[in-house]
Amino acid sequence: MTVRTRFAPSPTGFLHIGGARTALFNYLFARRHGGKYLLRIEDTDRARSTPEAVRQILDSLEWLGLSPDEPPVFQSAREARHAEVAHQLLAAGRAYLAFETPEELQAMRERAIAEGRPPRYDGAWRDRDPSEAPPGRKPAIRLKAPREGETAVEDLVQGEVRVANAELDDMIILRSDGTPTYLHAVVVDDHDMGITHVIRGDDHLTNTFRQCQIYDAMGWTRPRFAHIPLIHGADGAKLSKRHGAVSVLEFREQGYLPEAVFNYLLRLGWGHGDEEVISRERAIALFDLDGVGRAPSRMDYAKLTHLNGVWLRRAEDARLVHEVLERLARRGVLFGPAGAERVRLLMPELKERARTLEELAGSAAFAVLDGPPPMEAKAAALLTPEAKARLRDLAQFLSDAPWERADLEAWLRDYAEVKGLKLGTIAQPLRAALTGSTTSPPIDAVLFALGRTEAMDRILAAVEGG
RNA sequence: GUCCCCAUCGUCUAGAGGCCUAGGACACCAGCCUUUCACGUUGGUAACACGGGUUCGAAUCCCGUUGGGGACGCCA
Repeated sequence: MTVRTRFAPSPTGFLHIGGARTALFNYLFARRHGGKYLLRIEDTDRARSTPEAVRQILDSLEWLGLSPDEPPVFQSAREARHAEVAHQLLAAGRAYLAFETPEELQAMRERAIAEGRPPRYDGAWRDRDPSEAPPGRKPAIRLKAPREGETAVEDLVQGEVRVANAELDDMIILRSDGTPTYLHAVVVDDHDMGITHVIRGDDHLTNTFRQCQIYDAMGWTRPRFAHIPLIHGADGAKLSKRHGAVSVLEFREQGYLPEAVFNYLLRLGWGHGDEEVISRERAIALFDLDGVGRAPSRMDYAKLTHLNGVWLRRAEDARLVHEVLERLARRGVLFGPAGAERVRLLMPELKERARTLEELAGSAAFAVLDGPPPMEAKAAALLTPEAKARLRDLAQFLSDAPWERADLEAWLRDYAEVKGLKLGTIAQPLRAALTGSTTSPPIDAVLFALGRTEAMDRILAAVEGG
C-alpha cells in the first residue's frame, strides 16, 4: 500500500510554526516511504476562512519546500459528499436525528458543569421517534456511538491509547442546516483521499476516538494515526504572538533561511543521535515516526538563529548577494552597480559573520554606498588626531600599492613593521574610516572590495572630517 | 470537574535494564586563535521531578504523587 499523508490547516490565519512542523513531518514521512503528501484546506468555517489566509499558507509551504504533491483539496467543495455519508449512516441505523436547539444544548452543558457532571449529550433522541419532534424544527444528525466497551487507537507516536465508550457522547455529524461538522468531514475526506497515515498535533488525540467510531460505523478501514506534541513558547504555554515570531512568513522577513527553519523544526521533537545540522535529503533518508518524542517542546529562538548562521555560511554567495541587495533596497539604501559588485566581492567574508539575512544586510550596508559611510560613535572615537595623521600617511603609502587582497595585506604588515606599530593600531582607525564601524570583515578584504578610488576617498574624508 | 497524553542540563535532545563517572547541540562563563567582529578551538557550570516497588542491577519496567499539556461546541 502506498503511503499517503496530508496536512490539513484551516485558513483562518497565517501558517504558524507549529503547523509548519506538522506539514514537515507529513512531508518527510511520505517521502521517506515513497508516498504522496497532500494538502487539504479545511475551510468549512465560512465565517472565519479567508482566501488571503489560503494564499499565505500556500506561500509559506512553498517557501519551506513543502508544497503538496497534488492540487489542494478544499473541504468546502465536498459538503454534499459529507452529507451523503451522514445520511448513509442515518439510513443504516448508525445515526439518528436529534431535535434540540443549540441553545438548549448550551443550557444542558452549563447545568452539567454547574452540577459537577461531565458536559456530555444525554442521548435523548437516540431512541425517540422523530414524529415526537416539535413541529418545524430542523434536526441535526448524531452518530449512534457504542455505549459499552472501549475504543482503542494504536498511535504511532503515543502508543496504544484507549478510552471507555461511556466517556464519549453521540456527536453531531451533520448540523441542522445540512453542513457537516469538522470531525465528520475530516473522516470522510481522509477516507476518500486514501489517506493512510494521519499525522497531526496531539490536540487532536482525543478527537481520534470519535473519528474512529465513524470509520467503524461506515465499515471503513481506519488509517494509522500519529499524534505529535505541540510546540510551546519559551514559558511552556501554548505558542502565541507574545512569544515572538510565530508565523512562517515572519521568519522569512526576519532573515531566516528556509533550510534553517526546516532543520530547526525537524530537530524540535525529533532526534537522530547527535546529528544537529540536517539537510532535506538527509532528513528524508532518516525520518521516521518512532524518533518523534512524546513531550511538548519549546520554541528556542537562539538555537534557530545559530542554525541559521550555519546554513547561511553554507549558502551560495550569489544567492546571498541577491537577498542582501533586495533587503538593502527595501530599506531605502541607494546604490549602483559598483556598490553591488563590492557586496559580491565581500560576501565570502560577510557571511562568516552573520546569522540572519537581516544581519548580513546590515553588515553589507557600508559597502554598497558610494562615498563615506555614516560613522558610528565608537568608530568616530577611534579617529583621534594622531590616528588621522597616521591615516594620511598610510593613504600616501597605499596609493602605490598593487590592489590585490594578498598584496594589500602584505603592504599593511610592512607598513606596521616599518613604523614599529602593531597591526591593530593602524587597522582599527582604517576600519573606522572605511566602514564607519569598529567591526567588519578583515581590513585587507574591505580595501580590496572597495577599490582604490573608493578606499582613498573614504580615508581622506575621514582625515579631513570632524 | 471528567477523560486523554506527557516528564533527562535553562532549552532541543541521546539513552530500548548493565556500554552512564548520564553523551551531543544552543545559551552562559573562562582560555586559545586574531587586524576588529565572527568562525574555529580547549575547558567549565548545568539534568534523570518525587516516593514506592520489580530486578543481582533501573534514567530505562510497574504503581502512586506532584507538575505540565490537551480534549470535552450544531469551531476547526
